[in-house]
Amino acid sequence: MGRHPSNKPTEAELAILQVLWMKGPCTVREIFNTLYQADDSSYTTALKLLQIMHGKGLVERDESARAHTYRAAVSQSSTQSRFLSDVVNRVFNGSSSQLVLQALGTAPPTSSEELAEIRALLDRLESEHKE
Amino acid sequence: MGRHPSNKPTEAELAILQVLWMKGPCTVREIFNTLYQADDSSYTTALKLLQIMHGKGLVERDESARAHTYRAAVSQSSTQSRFLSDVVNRVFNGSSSQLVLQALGTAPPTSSEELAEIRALLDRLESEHKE
DNA sequence: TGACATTTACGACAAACATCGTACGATCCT
DNA sequence: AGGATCGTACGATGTTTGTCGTAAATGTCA
Repeated sequence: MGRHPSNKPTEAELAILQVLWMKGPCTVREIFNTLYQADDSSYTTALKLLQIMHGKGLVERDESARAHTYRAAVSQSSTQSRFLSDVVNRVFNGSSSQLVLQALGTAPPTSSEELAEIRALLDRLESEHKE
Repeated sequence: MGRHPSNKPTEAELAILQVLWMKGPCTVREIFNTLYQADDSSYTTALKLLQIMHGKGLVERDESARAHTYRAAVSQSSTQSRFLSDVVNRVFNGSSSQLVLQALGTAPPTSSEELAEIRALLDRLESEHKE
């Protein structure tokens, strides 16, 4: 492929990170059971992915037990920020407000609690904006 | 690579679509001048990309002149929706409000006009929500 | 007309990704 | 103890992606 010296998690790596963020440290077997079993994918696929992610520094592992335990080495929120700014820059011409409008318009309507939370943040932004 | 029968534009394809959306129909030369010249990439790289995109149905072309003219065959907003729902599902666990909060929180603060626009949409959503 | 430039078409290629098979060591049962 | 099971390590493979070189067709201009 072309030049891409970015350590942004790939599709499959992101799915694994999601599991690690949700369940905490996991063994390869747990990841396999959660993500790959239903897909008829092989155990070694999950293992290889984890090993590659370890090489990239996306996960850390505890080798004290026979079955190594992996945990996320990058935070969920920082990864979210990364993907978000990527999509803002590449798809929305850098306009985050355009992204927000589109998200609110076409995505499943949010609950009233979530709407309130968004509104609260909006209030805070606007008051700060008034210098 | 794995199973991915999706016609979602790739990185390079998206950059080309951005140019076509902004400038309207373009020849390969114009795309090359806009995107690839500064990168020291070759003219045939741009050409090949456009040809592949044509094969995928991402662009259409007018072959009446010697220098073919390409135009986007997919709309900007539908592509934005697509990328947006992808990132919501894969990175934000399907929660679009979480994405909105993160976008408003960490992305460059928006102008007051944009804030007002978001607030207006929020008002509309909330009134609809009150059944 | 003939040299030169521009454009298309297409094959080749390296890197990244996801997948798998196989080898081999450690652990567990009976 | 010895076979079955579970784990890691690692090379091989097919696909996608972006890149380029070269050949052939078409246009321009002295």
